[in-house]
Amino acid sequence: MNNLQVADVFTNIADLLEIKGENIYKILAYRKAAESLNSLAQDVNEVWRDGKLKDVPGIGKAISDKIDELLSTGKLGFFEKLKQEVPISLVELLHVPDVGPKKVALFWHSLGITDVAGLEAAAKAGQLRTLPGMGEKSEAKILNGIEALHKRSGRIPIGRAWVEAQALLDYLHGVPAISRVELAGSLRRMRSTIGDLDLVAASTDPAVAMAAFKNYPQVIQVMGGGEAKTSVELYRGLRVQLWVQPPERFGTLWQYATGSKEHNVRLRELALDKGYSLSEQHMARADGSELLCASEEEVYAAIGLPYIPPELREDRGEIEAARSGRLPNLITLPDIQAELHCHTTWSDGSYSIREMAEAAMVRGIKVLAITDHSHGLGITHGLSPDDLRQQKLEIDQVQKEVGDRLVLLQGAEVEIHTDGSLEFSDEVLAILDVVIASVHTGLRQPREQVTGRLLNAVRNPHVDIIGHPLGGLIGEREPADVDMDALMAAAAESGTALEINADPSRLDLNDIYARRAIELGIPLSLNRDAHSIETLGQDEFGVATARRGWVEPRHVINAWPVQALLDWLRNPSGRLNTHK
DNA sequence: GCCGTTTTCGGCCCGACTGTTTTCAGTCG
Repeated sequence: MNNLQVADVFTNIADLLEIKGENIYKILAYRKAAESLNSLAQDVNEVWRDGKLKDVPGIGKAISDKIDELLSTGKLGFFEKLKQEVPISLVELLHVPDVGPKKVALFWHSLGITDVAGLEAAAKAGQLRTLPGMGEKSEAKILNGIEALHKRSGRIPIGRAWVEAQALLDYLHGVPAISRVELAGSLRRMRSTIGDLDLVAASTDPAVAMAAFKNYPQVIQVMGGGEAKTSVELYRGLRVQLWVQPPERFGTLWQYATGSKEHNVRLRELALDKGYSLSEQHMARADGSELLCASEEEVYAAIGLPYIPPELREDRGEIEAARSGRLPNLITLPDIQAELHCHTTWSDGSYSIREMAEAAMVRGIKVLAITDHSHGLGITHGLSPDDLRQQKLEIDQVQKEVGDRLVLLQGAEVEIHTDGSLEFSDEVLAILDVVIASVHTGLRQPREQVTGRLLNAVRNPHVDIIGHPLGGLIGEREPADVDMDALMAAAAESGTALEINADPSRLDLNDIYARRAIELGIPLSLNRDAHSIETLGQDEFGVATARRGWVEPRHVINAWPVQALLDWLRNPSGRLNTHK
């Protein structure tokens, strides 16, 4: 079982216990453990073998014993017994909006409902309205929720959410009653996928602000709304929430709506220690007096903490780091001065080398590596060794034209074949300035096989960077089943860089693995993998992913001074301990 | 069930909104 599968067992346990009516703090403990496993970069099997399970936050004696049983026998008696008591199919009912554990238990006990189809039938038959605490409106709401559940395809990739959010922000910027409006929620924290959009606004006239929000042309349904909070559904099924407070309370509001929930819970605990009750409105003292915060900085300062960047707010150690003055010096977009992975018309790109070079200079890029595909990848009309020699002439010509305004490098994105061999021989690789080795096919191979291919590439001294190491496409294609502990150990040994591919449909490595990589001293390379001049240098989502992984400029070769980067590329043997 | 620069036992965040309620429970974030 992998980390996510073990985490799912505990999430299921928490759901079943909640339907059963167990103590809420026990349930929260299971959820916390599941969350910890989801964000654990190391393979849980390895942590288990090392006897370090209890070092994982939220895992104590009882849960550690359960993981032990799960991993040694593949089953968990406690879970099996629980499923005998509470049907596991009830868990899917929790996904229906406005249906929580209490209602699931009610439907189950009084009507024998155990799945969504049963709930839908009962609602259509008018049976739900007869239950205590239920009425016609609740029944209609549940039918509506089931429909939404069927329609919604879960979380959407950050790239799409970003576009939707910007359009809505533009609209709200034009509302006179709103003096300020900002992104919040998981989009502001820059998670790779987004469930709902969350926005916050400052206004002294919340009723007017909310009315304008509901009048946004894309709104197809108003889910609910007061003067502090309103939620709507846009026409593609995306749900958006807007919170409003007066400007002098904007800081507490923005902090609250940005989350994460786990981060906020920790923050409120710390606030209590300082004698404050923290909410979206204010920090309240015991005597009833209020401290108002117009900015987030004031919120953190009142708790005695430095400002914590949104990307870190996941309760993954940022509170402790802030308390001890050890927050990372996170990488920013302007730090990225080199693009080491892009494509031109020599393979599947849309623009010539000259056009890409010009676009790079416009964007302030100082080093550009042309890395077209090797010919092994049939669909992209990749380059043969002969093509590479021809391409080199063109690169030299363009370099001559641009002079010292831009350093052009010749590289290649070399295919790692399904048998683990590289498309080009070592002799060919040796003439290239930059070698990115990537897997594009055979992503569904068994773990050992696909890992072995990547290890081969990492151990080849000519390979500088492993491109999009896991090969997943967010929301479309699952990543390959790579043994990341083994890959990272090998990369740490050879000093080979792992890529954070900044294409918003990839974001691979993800935040969790990026953080693990820097802990192990592995250099990272952050690249847009641009196929056009429009996307060249658009690294913001990749930078955000890196920031979520606690990455600093010193960890990313693209952020190093030009000469340091060129030295690193030319000298593979001197790559150990590159985090200067 | 987890956790501890006040604690190894007794805590474990806070409020808005809705619908069903004459004062509150459930859900959500």
